[in-house]
Amino acid sequence: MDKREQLVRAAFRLFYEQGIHAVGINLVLQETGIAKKTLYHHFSGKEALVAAAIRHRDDTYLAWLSQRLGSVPSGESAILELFNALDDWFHDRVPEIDHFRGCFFINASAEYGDRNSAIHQACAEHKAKVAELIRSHVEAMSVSEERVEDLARLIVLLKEGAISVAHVQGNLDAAREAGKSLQGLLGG
Amino acid sequence: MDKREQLVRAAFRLFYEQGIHAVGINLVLQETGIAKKTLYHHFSGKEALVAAAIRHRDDTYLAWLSQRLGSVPSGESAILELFNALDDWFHDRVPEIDHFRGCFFINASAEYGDRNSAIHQACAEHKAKVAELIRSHVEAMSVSEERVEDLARLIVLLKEGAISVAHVQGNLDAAREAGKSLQGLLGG
DNA sequence: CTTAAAGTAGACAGATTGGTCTACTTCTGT
DNA sequence: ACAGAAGTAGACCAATCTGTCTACTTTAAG
Repeated sequence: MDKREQLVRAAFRLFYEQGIHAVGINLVLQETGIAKKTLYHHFSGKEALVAAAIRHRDDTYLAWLSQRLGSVPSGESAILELFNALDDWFHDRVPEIDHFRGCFFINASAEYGDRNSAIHQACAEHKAKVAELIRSHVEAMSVSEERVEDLARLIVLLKEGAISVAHVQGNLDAAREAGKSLQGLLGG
Repeated sequence: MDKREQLVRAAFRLFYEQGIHAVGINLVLQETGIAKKTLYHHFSGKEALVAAAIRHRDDTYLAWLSQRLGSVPSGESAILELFNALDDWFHDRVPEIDHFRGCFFINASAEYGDRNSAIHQACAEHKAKVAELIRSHVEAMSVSEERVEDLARLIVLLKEGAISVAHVQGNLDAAREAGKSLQGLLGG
C-alpha cells in the first residue's frame, strides 16, 4: 500500500486514541515501520500530518454517515437513522470508524483551541459539512419551510450533545436517548 | 497569596488556553515566578497539578452557574437563565470564568481519552454535578413527574451541544439558539 | 537499460520535557 | 528565640521531541 496512506491511517488512529500532542512522530514511524525520511518526504512536518489525518477522518466519517442516512427514505426516517447510526458508533458496532473515543474533530479542536489555527478551521469545516447533510434531510421532512433551519439546528445540537455526553460521561446510550427525545418532540 | 493557589490558577489558565499536554511545568513556573522545588513540594507531579486545576475549575464554574440559576425563580425561568448564562460565557461577558475556549472538562477529556484515567473521571464527575443542578431546577417546573428525567436530559444535551458548536464552529450564538429552541418546545 | 523518484536505517542536532537535588533564605507558630 | 515548614535559584538528569542528514537500496516508467 501507498506509504503516505499508511502513515495517515496510523497517525489518525494514534491521534484519536491518545491525543495529538501526546503522540510523537517516532511512534507513528514505529507502528508503521516506515523510515523517518519517507515521512518528511510526504509531509512538511507534524502539523501537515495532523492536517492529513483530519482530512482522512473527514472523508471516512462523512462517507459512513451519508451512506447510513441514504440507506433509508430521506426525511424523518433519515433523521431517526442518524441517531441509530450514532448509537452504533458509541457502542463500537462500526469497525470502519474505530473504537469510540468521542469526536475526533471536537478532540482536535480542544488541542488546537485557537480558532484561527488551520487545524481548528478544518474541524469547523467538517462540522459544517455534517450540519449541511442533516439540513438536507430535514428539508425533505414535512415541516413548514421556515422551520427547517430551526429544526436542523436543534438536531445538530442534540447530536453534538449526545457525542459529548457519551464520551465525557461515558453514557453510551446518549444517542438513543436523544433520538427518543426528538421523536417525542416531532410526534407529540 | 498562597503559592499553591497561585500555581493552580496559573496552571488552569494555561491549560485552558493552550491545552494540557502543550503546556510544560516550566511555563507555569515562569508565569508565576515560583521555584520548581515549591511546585514539587505541593504536587507529586504534573498530573497532580492537572487534577488540582480541574478541581479548581469545578469549584469556580459550579459556583458561578448555581449562583446564576439561583438569581431567578427556580423552575422554567432558571432553565432559560441557564442559556442566558451560557450566552454570556460564550461572549466573554463573565470575566471570572476566563475567555471562552470551550468546556475545560470536555477539552481535558479529549486529552485524557481513557475513561479509566483519574483526570477523565474527575471531568465526568463535574458534568454529573452540573446535570444534577439542572435536574433540580427541572423538578421545580410544572411538568409531570415522570417527564422530569427526560426533560432534564434533553436540556443537558442542548447545553453540551451548544458548548461544542460554539467552540468548534465558532457559532457564539449557539446558546441563544438552543434557548429559543427549548422555549419553543416548552411554550408551543 | 537507464534514470529519477521513493524508499531504507539510523545517527545526529538542538530544544524541551518532567523531575531531582543542593545550598541557602524566609516565614510562622509556640 | 528557635524549630520546622515553606520558600528561593538554578544546575542537572535522562528521556523525548521535531526535524535534518548521509549513504545506500528498491521500484517504476520511458
